[in-house]
Amino acid sequence: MSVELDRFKQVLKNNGHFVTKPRLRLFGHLQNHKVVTVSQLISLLSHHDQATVYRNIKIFEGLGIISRLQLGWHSKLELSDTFQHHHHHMTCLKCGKVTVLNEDPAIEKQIEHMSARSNFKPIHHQLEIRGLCHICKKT
Amino acid sequence: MSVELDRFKQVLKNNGHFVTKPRLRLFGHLQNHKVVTVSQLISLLSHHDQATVYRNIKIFEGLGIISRLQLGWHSKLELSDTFQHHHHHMTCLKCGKVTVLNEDPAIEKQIEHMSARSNFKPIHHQLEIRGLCHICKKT
DNA sequence: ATACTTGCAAATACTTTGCACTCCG
DNA sequence: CGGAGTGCAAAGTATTTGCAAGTAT
Repeated sequence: MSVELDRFKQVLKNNGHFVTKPRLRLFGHLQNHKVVTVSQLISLLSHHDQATVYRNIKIFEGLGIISRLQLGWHSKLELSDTFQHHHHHMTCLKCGKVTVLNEDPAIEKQIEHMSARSNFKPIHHQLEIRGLCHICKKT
Repeated sequence: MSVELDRFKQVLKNNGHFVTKPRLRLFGHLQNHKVVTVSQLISLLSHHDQATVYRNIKIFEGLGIISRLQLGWHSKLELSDTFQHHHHHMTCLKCGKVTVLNEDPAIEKQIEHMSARSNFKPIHHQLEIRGLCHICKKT
């Protein structure tokens, strides 16, 4: 059993939530898909009710298990930094593909600086770069 | 008449759109409010039909006049970099306030680097830092 | 046992569409 | 004038809620 799965169950329990089948499946799909829309999740979990999916998404957001991003035109969900390595995104404006960028220590440091300068305590952050991917930029 | 307003009208005309009252008002509210939700715009423009507001938001997004951000829990709209100085955002997780960060040349440079490294042509980007604002971090 | 969850159905809220009329250029 | 835009009403989607039955601890 993966470390993340254990941690996931722990977070639920520690906050008075039960570990249930729909929640385990939801978590599993989030692990597989990197970024997903709500409606993708609803169809992936089609043998459960959509109300259940919505309710659990909300709980997961509240517990900081997932974060909601605006990538391209739609809002999407992904596991938060606690459950996968911190990273940023690039969205191609032509083909719509979302690419994951590996962490860049220099940027992370800059973000710390900026926050400190504004007297703000940063907890997490997200960066999206929109542009043309290596394929689309050629055409 | 502001430079931005002129440019706004120009963008509409150049793309075969008319300059109409609802569009001017919409643009005006965007200038006043920095970031707004769709429903705020609908109530600000309540003497126009909401269908009109939605249609124009869509057109503005298509023309790159506004961008849609995920700040905190809801998606919000703001004028794009063409119509106001480029900047980033900090959202306070406690009080929900959104603060605008002034541009930081070092970060902008880093973003260029990151994109180049991934063979990606960056067009624009957005960064949101979530944490505690200078007031909430004290309590 | 009991408090939390689910599934279902109904209610809300949000967004899009069709069409006749109006307005911008 | 002619095409683009608006308002209105209705249709679609998306999301939330109430409640009885089911399930995790």
